[in-house]
Amino acid sequence: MKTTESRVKQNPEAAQEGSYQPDVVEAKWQARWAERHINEPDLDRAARPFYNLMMFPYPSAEGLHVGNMFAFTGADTYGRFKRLQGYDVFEPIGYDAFGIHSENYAIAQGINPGKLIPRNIANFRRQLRRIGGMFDWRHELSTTDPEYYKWTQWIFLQLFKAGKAYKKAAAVNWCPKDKTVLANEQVINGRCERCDSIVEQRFLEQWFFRITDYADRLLANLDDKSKMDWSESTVLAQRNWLGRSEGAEIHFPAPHPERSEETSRPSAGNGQTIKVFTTRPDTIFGATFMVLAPEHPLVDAFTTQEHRAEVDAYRKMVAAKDLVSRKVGEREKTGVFTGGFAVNPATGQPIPVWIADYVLMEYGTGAIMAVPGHDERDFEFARRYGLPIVRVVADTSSRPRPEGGGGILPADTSSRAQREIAAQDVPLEEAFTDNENGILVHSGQFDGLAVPEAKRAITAWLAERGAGKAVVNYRLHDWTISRQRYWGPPIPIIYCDEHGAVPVPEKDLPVELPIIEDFKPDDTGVSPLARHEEWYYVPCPVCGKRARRETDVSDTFLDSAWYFLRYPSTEFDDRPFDPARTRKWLPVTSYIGGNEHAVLHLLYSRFITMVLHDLGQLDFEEPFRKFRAHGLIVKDGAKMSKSRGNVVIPDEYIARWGADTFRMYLMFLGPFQEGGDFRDEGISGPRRFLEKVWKLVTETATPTPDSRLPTDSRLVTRDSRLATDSGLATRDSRLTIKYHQTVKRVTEGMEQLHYNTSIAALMEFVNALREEGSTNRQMVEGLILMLAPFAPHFAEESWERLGHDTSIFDVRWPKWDQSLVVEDQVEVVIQVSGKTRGRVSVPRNAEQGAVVAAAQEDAAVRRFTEGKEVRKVVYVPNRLLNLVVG
RNA sequence: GCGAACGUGGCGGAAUCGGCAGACGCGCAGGACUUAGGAUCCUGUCCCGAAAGGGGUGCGGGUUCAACUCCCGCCGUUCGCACCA
Repeated sequence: MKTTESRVKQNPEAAQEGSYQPDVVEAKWQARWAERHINEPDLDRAARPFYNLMMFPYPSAEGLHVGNMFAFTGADTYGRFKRLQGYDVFEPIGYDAFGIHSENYAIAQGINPGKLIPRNIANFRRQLRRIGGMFDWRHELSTTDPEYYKWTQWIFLQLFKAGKAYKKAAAVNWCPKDKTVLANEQVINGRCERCDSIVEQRFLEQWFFRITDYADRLLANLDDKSKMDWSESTVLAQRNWLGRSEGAEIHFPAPHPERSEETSRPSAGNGQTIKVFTTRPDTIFGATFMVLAPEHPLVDAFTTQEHRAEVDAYRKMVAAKDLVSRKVGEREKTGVFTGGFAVNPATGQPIPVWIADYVLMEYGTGAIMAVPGHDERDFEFARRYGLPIVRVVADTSSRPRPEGGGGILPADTSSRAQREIAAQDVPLEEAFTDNENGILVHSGQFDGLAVPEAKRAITAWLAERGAGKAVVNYRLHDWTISRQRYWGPPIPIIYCDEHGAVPVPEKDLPVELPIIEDFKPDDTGVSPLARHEEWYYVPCPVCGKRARRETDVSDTFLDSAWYFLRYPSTEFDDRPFDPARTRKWLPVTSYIGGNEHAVLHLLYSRFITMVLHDLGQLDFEEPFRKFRAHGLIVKDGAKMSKSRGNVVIPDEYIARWGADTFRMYLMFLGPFQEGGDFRDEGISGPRRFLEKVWKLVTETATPTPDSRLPTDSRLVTRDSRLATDSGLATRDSRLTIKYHQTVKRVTEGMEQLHYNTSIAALMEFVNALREEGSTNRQMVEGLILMLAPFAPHFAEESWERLGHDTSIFDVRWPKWDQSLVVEDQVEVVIQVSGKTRGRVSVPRNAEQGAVVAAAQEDAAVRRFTEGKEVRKVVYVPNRLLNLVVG
């Protein structure tokens, strides 16, 4: 073999008989896996299907980075472990290749992304093979393939037909210099990431999915362990994102014109009613003004003639701010008075209506009742503009002020509420926002009620009078899927002057994205696709007259919200997912991915799955039975970044150390779910370990007079009786116990993704074998099996050298015998008054008396107990004895 | 600001139904083999101390026979969310 020769010449060491040459071994087994279809389960007939999914990568020009390698190796290790446990593991891979990153890179290169992506994918594929992933390459997919996005468009149509897709105007980030729409991630501190100009907002018609219709189910399922076994932190992130809050919608009508004090002027409001959402209906008596979001549709109705100019100027100013800086930028609250009033339904008093940008159109109703006494933001605003601040909740969490001073009420007040007022009815220095401890004051008939009761009572009272109702509000809002961009699947809609928005007939899918040269966005705010008339103008599917295509493409998150449904069915071109295949393989058995996708990607995938379930397309509503987030890799204690120059290029390490060593190092450097610190020096550890095992295998494969070969090793391992084989159980008890302990520790570590401790256990076992000079075949074979998920090529080669002719992945994972995990003699720690003074070796489960007697034999122990009375004895069998002396 | 996770040798990290702190690995030190060693093997390696012993898991308290682990209060790091009414 040519590679072997050149390798030998370069490296004299390799010429030594039987030395470990990772590159040769790895190339051999990668070729053999492909030839023998080792990683391709029978998707139709698999007896124990296990769908092992990992988040597919975005194929960047730089190639897979260490973080990807870490994630994929961890997921692959789990899949290989499950395979060894006898599951039919399906481990597919694909590419999330649409989106702004690819598009921007293509713009920078001046080459259409459609031409660049295949190159990147080819590079990714090479890297994924090189690292030794157990991928089923028959089912590889790319979201940019028309055969794939045809079905992405199909999903859009299903939602459209089900009334779950709709169009409305919404704000987008707009760079006035580049004259283009920017994605949120392209806006840095309110500025365009490329030209640094201040970003503005523009309103464009966009497509939305009604994910809010599913908010309650998306939330409820999070608690359903039968459907979802997810890491707690991910569940929490989803829960926070959904942001359920209970409260009330309350109506504040414009004052009746006849009753308006100054009838000469038209009363602003025009009979309109402002609806607000609040979680604190109990504080309504303290609502002294109202605030509308500047974009609120009722602003014009409430604005009077003399405030018109000021209001318009303010709204213009806000529109010029981009979405990001409005939220995170200067927090100073500004606003203007509209001149209009609305009636507080509790007090019957008209209160002024303001507009301010601290009220957001996208949350609640886009309008609030401002209660400055009990909300920090309203308090700040009221202070700034001199609006009245009223206390309507008295603080009962702390004692009243000792002097009881400052009260303005008569001294003969008797109720508790009034006593509280007497103590506290002084100007508030800050908002009192305690949600639980407090009783109502200055609130008419509700005075004296505790806050939680008052919430219910006031909501009910308002509802009775038609002025409000209890509602549940979610922070989640509908999913904007429109992107005014080129590199994505065109949204399959045609606009006809007569028939409006018409869905593209399913038989006409895909609506192919044309390969065009000028794909840069322009100042129209419309996708570049609009410039291509031959594509843009199409006959209306209903009447055949000239109509126009939708030019927005869909969000990349839509591509990735269903890819796991496609994998098992990639060979079917007449359906997105085959029912039988889907029934067999889904929901996904195990999903591993990054925390950065803990919210959006997972939520959108759940949503799409739920909609398809409701449409009768799927018989499950949660797509991922088990989800675990992996950790982050840092380099020498710092986050990797180009600017720091500490980015690890995996290819270099793999070339130098081999894929198996690199895999083992990644899995060893920290708990998989927490990540770890990548240090170059550390890699030599796993490499030295593999070298040691290599020697052990070589010695075992070449029997010396000392090593005992079982009559038929294959029979023993294949029927998985390895662990309890009599030869193994009786011979060399110290090692046998160590072996069973190792199997237990490794197996349990694998299941919990504590790969670092599993590897440590394997290292300990190898050290023990070497200390004993043992080449016990069954133990060595068990060791190689347990090593296989981490170092698959190495394990295959070792397995072959041990005389086997099948793939090691068709053998079963070793089992441990619980009776052989525990030793007959145990060491018990002897403490005197809690301090360790000695240890004794006693039979397992020894009686307390026997241990005490043994302890008294110990000179060090005696020195501390001599002449003292033992007041108390604490005995933990097999662990510890504590003699407490007086 | 809110939420979550975390804080252990020179370094990565073990050990949390409370029970020998520092497994395993890196690094370092000494030794063996060697023409040589950035290979390999052996020994040692939390701190103070010659030893006996003492101290030690971010800091300060508490519960307990016993605390890295539980409780209270701080400090710090990281990651999410960020005017959510």
